[in-house]
Amino acid sequence: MELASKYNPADVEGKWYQYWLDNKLFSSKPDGREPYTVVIPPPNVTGVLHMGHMLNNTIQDILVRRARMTGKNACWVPGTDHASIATEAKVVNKLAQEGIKKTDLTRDEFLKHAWAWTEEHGGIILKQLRKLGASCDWDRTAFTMDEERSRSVIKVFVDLYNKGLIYRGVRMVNWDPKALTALSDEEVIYKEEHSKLYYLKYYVAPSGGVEGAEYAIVATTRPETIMGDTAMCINPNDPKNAWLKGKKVIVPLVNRVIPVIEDEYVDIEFGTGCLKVTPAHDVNDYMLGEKYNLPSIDIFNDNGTISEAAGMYVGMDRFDVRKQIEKDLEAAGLLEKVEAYTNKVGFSERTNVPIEPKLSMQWFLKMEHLAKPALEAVMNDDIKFYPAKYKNTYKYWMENIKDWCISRQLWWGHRIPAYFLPEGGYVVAETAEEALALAKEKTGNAGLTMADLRQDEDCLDTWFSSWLWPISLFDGINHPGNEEIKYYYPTSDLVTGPDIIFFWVARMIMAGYEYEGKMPFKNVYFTGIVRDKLGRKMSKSLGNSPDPLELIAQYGADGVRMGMMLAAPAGNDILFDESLCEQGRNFCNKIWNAFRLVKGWQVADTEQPEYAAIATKWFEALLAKANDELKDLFGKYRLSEALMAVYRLFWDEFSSWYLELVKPAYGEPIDRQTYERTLAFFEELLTMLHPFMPFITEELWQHLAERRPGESIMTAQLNKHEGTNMECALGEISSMERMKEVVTNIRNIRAQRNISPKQALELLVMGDDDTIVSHKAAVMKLANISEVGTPSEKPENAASFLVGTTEYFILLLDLIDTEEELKKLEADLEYQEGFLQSVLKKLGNEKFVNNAPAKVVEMERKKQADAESKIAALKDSIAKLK
RNA sequence: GGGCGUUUAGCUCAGCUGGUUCAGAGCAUCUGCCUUACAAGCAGAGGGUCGGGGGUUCGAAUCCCUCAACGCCCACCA
Repeated sequence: MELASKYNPADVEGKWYQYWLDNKLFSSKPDGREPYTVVIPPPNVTGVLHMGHMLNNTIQDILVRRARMTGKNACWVPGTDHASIATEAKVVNKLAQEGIKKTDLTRDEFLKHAWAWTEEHGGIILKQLRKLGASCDWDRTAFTMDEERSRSVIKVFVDLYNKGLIYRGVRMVNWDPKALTALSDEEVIYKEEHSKLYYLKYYVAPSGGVEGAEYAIVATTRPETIMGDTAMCINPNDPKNAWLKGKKVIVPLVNRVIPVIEDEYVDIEFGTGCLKVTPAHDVNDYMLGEKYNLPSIDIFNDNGTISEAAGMYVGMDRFDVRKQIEKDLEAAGLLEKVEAYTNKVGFSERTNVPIEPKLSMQWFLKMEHLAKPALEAVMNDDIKFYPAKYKNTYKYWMENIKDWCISRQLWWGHRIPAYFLPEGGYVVAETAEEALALAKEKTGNAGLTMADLRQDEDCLDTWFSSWLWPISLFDGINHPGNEEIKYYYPTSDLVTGPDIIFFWVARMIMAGYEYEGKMPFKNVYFTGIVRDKLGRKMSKSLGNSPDPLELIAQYGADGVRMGMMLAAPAGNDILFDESLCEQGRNFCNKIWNAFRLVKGWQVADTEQPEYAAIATKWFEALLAKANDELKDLFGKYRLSEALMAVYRLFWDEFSSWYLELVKPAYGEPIDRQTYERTLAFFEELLTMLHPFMPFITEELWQHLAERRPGESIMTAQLNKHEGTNMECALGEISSMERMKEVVTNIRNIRAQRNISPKQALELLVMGDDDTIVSHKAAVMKLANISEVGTPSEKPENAASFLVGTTEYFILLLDLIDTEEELKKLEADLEYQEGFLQSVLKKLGNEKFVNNAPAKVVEMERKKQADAESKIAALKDSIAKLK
């Protein structure tokens, strides 16, 4: 077989993915094995793959693939989210481009368009995940609005309603004037804005604002809301405004007379200490309105324009009014001054327009009851967070949880199963038929028909479906206790971003305890945000977000996966740079070429050379150690460190040391024993790498030996090294480390003196380290040493170095530069003497000797002895040279 | 305004309960090599006193205090 000197991912990735699919290797069914379950954080159904998905899904795939290789029945369930508000916005935009207004359509017509859009664009993102190598059980692909999931959502709504946890009422909610819907608190993002603080004159009634009359000044950031003012509020403890007590004032421009009320809520220090109260348009003002029974004037239409109720500026946009009213106030002499001011403004997470606090009728879910077990589970580590710092964030939110506004004035989503009765009131039921039955019962009117009932127009918050995801994917709501839910639930690991800890993670935990009585997952791995190398968030507008598919085309999926993982410690943001993919691609090449080397060898039934025996024994030990390390790192979800460990194992240890050691001379065959050990090592390295780099490892695993059809590295099991004596193994590794040090020193001598690696040298050893004896063959091969001697006296004309306390000499004869050697030795001597001084100082300190543990003192004594013997050796060598 | 986190080589990060696996890794850099597995490579080398200051201790990157910078989350000061 001829192999190119470069690995070409395009040749193998598609082939093996299809092979995995054809052989149903991703598929999982309940069986006797221990389950390992992951549910995908469902991407928006019409979404397109971005770097965040790449990171998130690479991590999931690594965990899932590793689980498969450790004997578990791994099941990764994919799916998409209908993303109510985001998708509806996309459909509305698309229709607008075709000249169709949403308001001109009926609900059914609109939904037809939405479904058509979903069919057309839906699931693209899941196809893209296949390019990445994601080993999802595609047969299980779900959608939050498919039949099973929809039934689950409705069932849960009805259940919570019947439990008295869902209620309907008029409340101050966050209103999105663009999407025309209420939002939950979590969907509002507060941003700092440079705005203005307007100081408005409120004349005391009945003066009417004539020259010389008294007035109060109110500072506000929202002068356009004065049409909704129904009171002015001062702090009763504020002496400077005490004169206003009991008075009435006149709203500027509007000329409405409003009372001055007193409440300690008002901050005396802010502005003038006078607050205008607009109960319909501010959460706090709303509270004041309730408390003092103030009228409420809603001056805004749903889309943020001024309503009839305002009586002026009707139909104008809220921000245009702000500009206009500033001019009008100014002209009327009612504007005292304007100051620059920085405040926080809430924006809609989806449409990015400033939200408007608005009184409206909505559905709410009481959270207190649900939060209690969910908080406990995380605080006592039944559910573990990685990194654990997010426990704090979670705790604070859970302890201050507010009721969840679950209704949205949207069509794309699960319609609220509440049915209004002709004579008022409503019933809640899973189906229209059941609703009718309930209605008849409730009203006592047996003549009611379906046509008499009117279903609530609103649909549910998207998260009201996704919070059931780990349960609904296994149909645990519709068929409690079914075989699948019993086997796969609770799931094992959840991999997601900290930005949806409240939206999704917390709520899934609540739903899990409420509906399964158990946690939904055992571990939560929070990924970081993918940023560019300058630390900026990736965004379309900055154009700094690479297209994942192009990256895959350029570097191969394995290269990209590795690039991402190298930079992705749990919970830290990752600063992504394409050069990381390059590193990944280079690594693929390294693996590829190591394979070319091994596969190119001729095998002969000859005796195993000593150097090869040393190498195989050592590498066996190293694999056992690496296996332990990986287990430990995976247990802590330190995936980038785990990858780095395998990377170095393969590149440095296997390629640079092991293969160089066992490699036969050019044109010579390799002995069978070494060859077979080497293939076994290679295979084991591939299994260790496979979770990170699925494609190249499959390709080479298949080439490494005759495989039967359907066999795959995916289901190969990791070597557990159960029979290994780790103590012996570590001893083996450490003597090899000393051997490497000897070789490196010799190579260094060659490099400094420009001695060709081809020129064989003679090595002399003086000391008691027996490494050189046991590893002689290895040193001779790697450092091109012709002979190893053990002289009784130090040689002349030699370059020397120390490893431990053993001295090594390379005979240089005429190549020696005495001056250079002396310099080197003297520098070494100086260092050793300084080191000895510091050790002696420590040992001379009575407090240290008395207080430090015996082991530590002993260690210092050993250091002293070593340093002394090194110094003696160095002095001796220097004398010889002189 | 609260809370959390970060600050260690040019860059990205490891260093858990204080003491030779404590100053590390990868990348980048420099030097020499196209040595028939790999120049997307090989061999070798240099580089930080651990954000500043103070303290505890025989001993601190590691514990405490303080200051500073940066980041994140939460909060109804208009």
